Amino acid sequence: MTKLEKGPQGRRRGRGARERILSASQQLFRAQGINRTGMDQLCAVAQVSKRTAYQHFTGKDDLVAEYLRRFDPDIMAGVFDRTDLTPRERLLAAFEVPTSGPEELTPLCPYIAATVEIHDPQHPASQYARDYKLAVAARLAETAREGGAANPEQLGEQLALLLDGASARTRVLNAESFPAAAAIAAVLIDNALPATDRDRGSEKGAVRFE
Amino acid sequence: MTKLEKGPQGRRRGRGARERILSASQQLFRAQGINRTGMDQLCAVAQVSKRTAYQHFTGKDDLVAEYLRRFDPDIMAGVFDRTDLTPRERLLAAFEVPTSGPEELTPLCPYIAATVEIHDPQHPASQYARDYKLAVAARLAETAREGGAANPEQLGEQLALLLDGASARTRVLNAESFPAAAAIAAVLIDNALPATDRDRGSEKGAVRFE
DNA sequence: TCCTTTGTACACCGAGCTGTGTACTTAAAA
DNA sequence: TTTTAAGTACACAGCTCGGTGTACAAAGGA
Repeated sequence: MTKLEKGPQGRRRGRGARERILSASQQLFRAQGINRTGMDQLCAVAQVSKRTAYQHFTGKDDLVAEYLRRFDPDIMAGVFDRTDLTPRERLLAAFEVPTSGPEELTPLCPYIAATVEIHDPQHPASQYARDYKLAVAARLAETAREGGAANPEQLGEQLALLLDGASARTRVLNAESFPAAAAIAAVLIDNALPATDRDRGSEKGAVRFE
Repeated sequence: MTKLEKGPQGRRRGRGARERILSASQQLFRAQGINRTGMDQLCAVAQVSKRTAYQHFTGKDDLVAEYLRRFDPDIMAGVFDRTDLTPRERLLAAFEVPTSGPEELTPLCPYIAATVEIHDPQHPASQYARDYKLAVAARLAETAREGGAANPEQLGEQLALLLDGASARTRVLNAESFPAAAAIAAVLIDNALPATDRDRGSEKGAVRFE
């Protein structure tokens, strides 16, 4: 009991250090931004010693890159995987607010945020951001093709642009912009998809989903 | 000539210190971002002593706010002032790339950049950003009304969203997105404006795009 | 000419940042 | 039980940043 009093005082949190670090990153980078989140604070929230953090990641840049990579695997899963919806409905579902809270705003897309904060197009984070954006557009195009769109790539790119616009504008205006984007999306989709799929038609189509 | 050798060495640049500072801000904040531009570098570029800078602005925050205020007066002048164009053409002109260089990308809207970098919605810069965005939407709505749009406010907000989307996406993808946004805008405008104004229509004024 | 305003040179402070070195402890696999 | 991988506490180096204090110099109107 010599100098042991301070040794295991904040007792061991076990092995999941890396997970805790990444989870704290997600929380803090979103809430405060990347540049305004210091490694000290991050380690405190993750309940991890600074030394441990730098054993798992070569530096903050590395951590940021990993933080972004985390979003990749589930590119808008829960939207594109919903086989119960028609392609048209799936495309529109991408604009539905995550329904987090009643008055809570949709947070700015972390890839846009990272690109602006990092500011270096060569940084891995910026690379991931491009890859992700292209992947989303491709997913949308794929669904558009499934729905029989005349030019699925164009529709995918257009819808992706709407998503980014809604994301950025929600942040700047501090007011939800996704409903407005969804309205535009509906127009574009109805213009691009054949009428047979336009099941939502007021009265003339009226096929409903088969 | 005792200690005078260093006195007037970098000789006086005259009275326009404030202008030089703001002009250097514009250059550096756009090129490097706000957070990555230190006051030392800024003063060096402006050819102004640090002391002088802090006599004109109470702090960096103040400077950032003034930097953004500079854009206000001419809210997209040169677009809305073009009386030679029909309202429809003016709305579309807002999407024309500033034609800076042949291969140069449209820079990210400084208000979006500042909002993301500053991250504090209470910061004057964020306030200005909101004000500016609302002003642009209002201008667009005004022109839409002039063109006889059924719901000018809605069209203005929609076009503003497209502009923001193109701006953000151009930055993230590192590829020009304004033409794609312009294509969407054309659809929305043609849907909203009465056929009489749809002078550009290829034939019969269909709502086609492409 | 004088005098006020504006700008200058430069050292310096304190805070916060990323990242490291060292000596130690613990959990769990072997 | 022994060994090893993972985690810890903490001080500290080194840097950049925003911002200030001081003493001085020049421009320009009166």
